[in-house]
Amino acid sequence: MRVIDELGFQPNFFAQALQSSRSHTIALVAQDITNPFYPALARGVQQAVGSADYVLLLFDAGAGGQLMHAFAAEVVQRRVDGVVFAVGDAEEDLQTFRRAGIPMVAVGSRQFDFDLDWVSADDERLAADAVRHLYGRGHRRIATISGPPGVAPGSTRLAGYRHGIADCGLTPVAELHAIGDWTRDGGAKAMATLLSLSNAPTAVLCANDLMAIGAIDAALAAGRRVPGDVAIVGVDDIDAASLVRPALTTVRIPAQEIGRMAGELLLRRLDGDAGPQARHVLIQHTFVVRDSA
Amino acid sequence: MRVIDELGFQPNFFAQALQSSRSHTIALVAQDITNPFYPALARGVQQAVGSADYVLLLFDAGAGGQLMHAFAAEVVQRRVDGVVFAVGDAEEDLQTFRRAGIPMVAVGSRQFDFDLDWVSADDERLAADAVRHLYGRGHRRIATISGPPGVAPGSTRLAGYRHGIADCGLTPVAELHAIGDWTRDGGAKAMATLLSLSNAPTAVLCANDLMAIGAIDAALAAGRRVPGDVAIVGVDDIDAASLVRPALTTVRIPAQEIGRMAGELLLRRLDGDAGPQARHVLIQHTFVVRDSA
DNA sequence: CTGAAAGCGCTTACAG
DNA sequence: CTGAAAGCGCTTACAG
Repeated sequence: MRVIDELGFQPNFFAQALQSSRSHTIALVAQDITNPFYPALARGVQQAVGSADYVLLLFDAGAGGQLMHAFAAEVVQRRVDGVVFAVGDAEEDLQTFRRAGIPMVAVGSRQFDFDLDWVSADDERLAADAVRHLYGRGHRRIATISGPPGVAPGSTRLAGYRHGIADCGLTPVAELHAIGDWTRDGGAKAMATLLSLSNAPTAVLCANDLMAIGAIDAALAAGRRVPGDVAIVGVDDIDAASLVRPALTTVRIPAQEIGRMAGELLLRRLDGDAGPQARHVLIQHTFVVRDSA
Repeated sequence: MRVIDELGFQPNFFAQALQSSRSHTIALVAQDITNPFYPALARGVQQAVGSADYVLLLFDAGAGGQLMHAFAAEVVQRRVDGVVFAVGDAEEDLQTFRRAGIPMVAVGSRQFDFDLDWVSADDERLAADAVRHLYGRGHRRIATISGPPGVAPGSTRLAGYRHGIADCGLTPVAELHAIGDWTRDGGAKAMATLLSLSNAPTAVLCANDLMAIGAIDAALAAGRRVPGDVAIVGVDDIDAASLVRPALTTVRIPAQEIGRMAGELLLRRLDGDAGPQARHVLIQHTFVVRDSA
């Protein structure tokens, strides 16, 4: 032991990995690392798996092109111990991991033809909660600006909006649903449509913060006060939400917690005490009341 | 070959690594992955080293506590092929890598007692450029809100501001230098001081965007128009810069390019065609003209 | 309880 | 040019 200390001996990591077929390495495959959701997710995963001495191999699929396929092959080839998969539209690559028998946990609500652990925000409930908040503030004409039809998590949030409307005893009005494209401009355009209605809404739930910021732009440009004439709520709580004027009221998606939970589920699979059944965990959001609603 | 295909044989990664003592893995040690600079940096590094089949092991030092020391040990123990080190105040850990003989490249301007490849924004020049831009727009009383004294990169930007003032043939005025703390609030307070001068500045260069946004707050709160009464320039080009009103004119720090260059320098070291001397690379910024100046 | 051997799956150098 | 052997540095199972 003294000699180990004196010579600074360290066991050869590769030899250990070869012998045990374990590298204490987790691949984190992220949709787009420049979207602030993913760094927060990464931190959460690192916190969870780091305590058990696992380290993260980062794959940023957003860097472009057909990287995702190459990544899937690389992940398999490197024989990582597990994968946290946070790419929305790559079911095919999920199958690659599955065939290779690599333990994995998916992030984001999705449907599979096979059972798989996954962790997600409670997209349906958070939208319903936002509607109830607006109702509680006295609003009765509550509109929504959704994402493109049929794509998660926008579709799930739209369903939640509808549940919220029903829960509050309001009658659904088709024209109070405008469609955006997740961008600031798209939100502004959708808002312009809503404001041009003969009976314009007094509150708007936007499916993300960027569209909500665009909606504020459009409302102010149309001479409406926010929240005096129209209240506006977003979803995400990006940095800019607290920087725009009026500061955006929004639903915070706890990316770091989602990451932590994904890491914990994966650890349990790796330790073998997970059970054969997949687990689906919904992480609760928090409502952040600022000035826009 | 046919059999390889049929059985889906893949060489064992650990055995290859053991044999060659090469794992085609680069450690990226980042100060704080939730600061948007670092994800962009990570993408750049991935782009550079990915083309040579290297993969990134991510260490997010910002996750808290005394993680940095544990990370340094982990990086050494895992025998990564190289390190991109993007933590500002951890010279001690740099020494750890150096002693272990791991090739590395540092990000951010710094001083060492030993030679080391590093890549950084040209902090001095970008501040001087901003001053010249303001001078070109007719401003003659140009103030600056700096970071805390003596800390990079704030000190470097302050030096650049002073050079810019001299280059334009203006006389330096001590009271036109206010000190902030990199936050929005700190920027607002510093701005309030500047505006209370008997001879207030007509333009202010803030050492980062957050302080610039705070400066806009303070200017508007004091009843000044931006840029009509005071022009304001930031540094960084964070997302919020284009979202605030008036949209912030700023100097964009190209984090992704810095990452790409760091990756390329590291690859050259790994390939052995780097030469014994360290190289220092300054990456050029771009000036983003929006509405605030 | 201690110590030598076998084997993890490659790659490289050497013999046939 | 092809094929068997040695060795990378561990860990595990076995013999003494």
